[in-house]
Amino acid sequence: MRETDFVSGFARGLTVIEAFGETQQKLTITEAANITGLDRATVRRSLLTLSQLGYADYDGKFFSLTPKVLRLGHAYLSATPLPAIVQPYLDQLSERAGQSASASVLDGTEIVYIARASQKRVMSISLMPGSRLPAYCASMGRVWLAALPESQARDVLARSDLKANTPHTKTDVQVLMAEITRVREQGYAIIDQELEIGLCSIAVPLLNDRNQIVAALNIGAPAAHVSAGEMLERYLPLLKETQAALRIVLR
Amino acid sequence: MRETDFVSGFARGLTVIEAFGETQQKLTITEAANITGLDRATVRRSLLTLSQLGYADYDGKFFSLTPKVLRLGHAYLSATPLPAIVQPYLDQLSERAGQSASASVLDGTEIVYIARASQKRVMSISLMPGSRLPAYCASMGRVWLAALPESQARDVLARSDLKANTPHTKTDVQVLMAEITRVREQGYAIIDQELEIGLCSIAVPLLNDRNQIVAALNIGAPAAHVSAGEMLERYLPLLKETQAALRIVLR
DNA sequence: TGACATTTGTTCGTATATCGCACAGATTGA
DNA sequence: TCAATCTGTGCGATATACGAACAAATGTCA
Repeated sequence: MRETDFVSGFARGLTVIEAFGETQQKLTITEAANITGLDRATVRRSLLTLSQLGYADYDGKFFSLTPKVLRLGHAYLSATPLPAIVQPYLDQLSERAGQSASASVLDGTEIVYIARASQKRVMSISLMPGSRLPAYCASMGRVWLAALPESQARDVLARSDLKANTPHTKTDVQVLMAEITRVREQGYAIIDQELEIGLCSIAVPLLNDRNQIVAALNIGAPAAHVSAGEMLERYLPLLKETQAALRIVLR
Repeated sequence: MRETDFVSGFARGLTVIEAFGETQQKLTITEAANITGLDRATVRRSLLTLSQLGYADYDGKFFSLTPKVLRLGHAYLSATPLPAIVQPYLDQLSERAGQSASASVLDGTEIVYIARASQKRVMSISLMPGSRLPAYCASMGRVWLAALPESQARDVLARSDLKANTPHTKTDVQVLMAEITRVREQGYAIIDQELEIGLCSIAVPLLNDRNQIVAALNIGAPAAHVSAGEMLERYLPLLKETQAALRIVLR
């Protein structure tokens, strides 16, 4: 690919959009310039462009994104059949288990929720399609890492910020790699309060008819109601059933 | 604003992203050029830029979006406090009603889901944050239109493609404006199978402490289980309660 | 309050990057 | 095999980014 096959103005604009996610709702030109590392004049042009297209509002001082930017993410969700295919299975799974069920894909060091059926609130943060969690400490993340070649899994861990969210969080690369190997062998991953105190989850990979992983599927439950051991007994059969049903449907 | 304050390369790139939503998962350069109306060379540069940044995959023939584009929509969802604030209330509402509950904002002629708590599947299509429905035939859309000045509501209807999704769909502007006036007076909107056969829904506006509308809130239910009249009795009190609780919290 | 310092937003000139067109090579399908 | 369609490239005209300078707003301190 030649150098002129890259539209830097476009790339800069996308960087500006993402600058909003990391901090507050409203950004001034200078704030956006600091976050993105771009020149103030350049950021100003991008923001005014967003504003003129209706992706942002501008009150003369602050810029804020409008719901129209959801069209961009929606372009992915509606263009990719996966979320629409998986959603009804998640709804059924969630209802049978009486707990939240979700599906996610891997993007860099993070898993991204592509569909979700929620029962009562269990986590402190709100998850929805597009939400992200670090792969190393999420059950669906472990499943994805187990599906990668070992060197790539190690690479993801190396690029991750391995911090202990709770006293239970595994942060040592050796320990994590051993855990990932176990997940690969047993075909599921269980997380016991590594992400948040009080939250357990169990995940399996979603495979297509060629045994390639296309997503991860999980059930999350409050640790107060269900121990990690009970998760396995109660929910693994349901997850396996859903996994088998979807394997036939996918591609 | 001067003409040079507009980055057309950025605007063109955003158009290219949205081109994916309207059709299939994969687009060739020529297809994307036809959908967007842009020059092939321009579209090609945009797509290669997306690919280089990790927002798209390219197999030499087809481009497809990656989950990374969800970061863009997520920039809005996480930058705007509204979805996170509303979500727990939706969860509770959905659980008490035993039906799906959602919140949305208006974007042009469409409502955009910003948060949702789903119970069992009732609609044929899958709704999630970022999903869109035409305002004129959705309960939350009617609530938003009722909150606008009459001239603006009429303008939205004029720009809408008023088609009859079902035999019950209201498509006449006079009839719709009369309905919108009624919604404004009674403070809620009921849709009886105008969007899809078998689906009823009831919506109320979410107001902040200055009585400005910030979102619409609804409960959807299968018509087979709940008649339109029962919707009112059963769910309006719940919606009103949630509305009142959120009025204090918002802004 | 007033004077000064600092930060922020905007404009300008110029070097550079991008656009759209036209053409050539590659691929597809009849 | 040929025609039709698609993809990639070179080029001149045009648009954009950068850095600096300026103007306006904001903050600070006596």
